[in-house]
Amino acid sequence: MLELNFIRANKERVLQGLKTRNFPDEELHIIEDILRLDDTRKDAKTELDSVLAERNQLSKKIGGLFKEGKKEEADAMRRQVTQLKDRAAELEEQLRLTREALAEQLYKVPNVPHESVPPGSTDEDNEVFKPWPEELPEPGADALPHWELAQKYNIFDLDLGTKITGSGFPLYRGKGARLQRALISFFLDEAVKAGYEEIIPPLLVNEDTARATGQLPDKEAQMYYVERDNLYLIPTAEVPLTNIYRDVILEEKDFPIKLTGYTPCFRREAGSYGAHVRGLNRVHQFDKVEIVQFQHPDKSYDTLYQMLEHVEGVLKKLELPFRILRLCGGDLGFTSALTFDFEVYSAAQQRWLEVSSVSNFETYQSNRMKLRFRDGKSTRLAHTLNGSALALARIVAALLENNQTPDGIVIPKALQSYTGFELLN
RNA sequence: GGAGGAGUGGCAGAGCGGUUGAAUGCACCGGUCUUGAAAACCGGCGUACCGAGAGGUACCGGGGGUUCGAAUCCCUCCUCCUCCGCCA
Repeated sequence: MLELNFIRANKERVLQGLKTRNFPDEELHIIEDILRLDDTRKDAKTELDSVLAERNQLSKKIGGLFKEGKKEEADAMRRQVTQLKDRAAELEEQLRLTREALAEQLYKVPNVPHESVPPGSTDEDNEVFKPWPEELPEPGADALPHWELAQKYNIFDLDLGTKITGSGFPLYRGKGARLQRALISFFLDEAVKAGYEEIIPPLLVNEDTARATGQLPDKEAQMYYVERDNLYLIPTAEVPLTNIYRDVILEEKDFPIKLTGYTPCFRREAGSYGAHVRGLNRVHQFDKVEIVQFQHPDKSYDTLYQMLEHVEGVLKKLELPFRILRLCGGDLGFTSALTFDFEVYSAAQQRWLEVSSVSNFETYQSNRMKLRFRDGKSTRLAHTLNGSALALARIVAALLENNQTPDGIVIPKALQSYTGFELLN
């Protein structure tokens, strides 16, 4: 969430940011509401503190009087303190309610978009930041979509997944399973080469963790929930990886911290069904290698562009046609200040498939997480960034479709040492 | 899952219900001394909130309670350790 001091000092910028996001005009008063609640909070806190200070003083005196044996004076003072206690309880309750209301409102305010975020309302307004290559590959006349290729080569099976679990849980087999494992290893190796520390995190997380990265309460419906143990299946490795640094105070010399992790990701994604979610285009369980960085506020945008370059490099090694989009205000994630999406072109479907999303959250996540660093005598919130490098299922879809030949699927050179075969047939 | 023990500052480790935000040691930072270093000595050394400041308030695993007053007493939850059971 946004920092109160930031809102107070940059009210116009925050309002402008909300407009960029197409936040409804009639709800813009939320900013004023928040500042007013904060004033109320401060007043209550000030008064409560003075009441408590008085109580503490009297209590000390009472202690002294008892030692001196002045019991009557002490008793009189005790009655006085009892009154103060009632007042303190009232103020505490008021403070608690104000804080709750404040937090509730604050949760409704999205991050302030970076100045480079283009205006717009839907994904059609996203800016093509970088096309690559200039020319799109022409699909062969008889090009098959990946779900048909899957049947042809017996590499994954959605019906079996449905039998075992339910729709949207693919089962990979044979060379398909091997391809999956190869991609994971390849992505992890690339990230480690780029200086990221490899992490294997837990796949279930508790409530505090889900709240810190903003899955709760914003995206509760997106997560699978294990009620008996009050745990959530992670929708992305971002959740456990980022939470490693929850409630941590770093030193400036610790920056940048670079983590990577492979995990399965679980998403309920209740909603749309149809042709564009066929096959691996959208599933409830998929594999992903995530990269996460924690950085000094002055350097986080350099870091963001480095992360873009990393993802770009990996896609080029896979020889997949892709483009980078700068998300417009309307498409930008709630917690992000600036996001670039990577889309690979799926020749047979003649569609772009999103395979990565790289974002700078600035202090939005770190404020919830209390991730700080020492800045002179005080502390400051660090910046958090993350990106997919990369999400498997759609990469597989594009790879199968783009590389199909009459003899089989051609495996990109960079991947061959991982798959152990050059042709999937 | 059952029985017992424990959770205090970066670490170690004190703490009769009252002047303890918390002894002491180590680590760390600054200084004196030294050609330099070590040693020794002196000083500093948690976080958050309120306050222009002085200063105040809160926090001793989390939450609740008793009390004029709780790190210290009670309840509850969590975590860790030991033993038993089960187990990849």
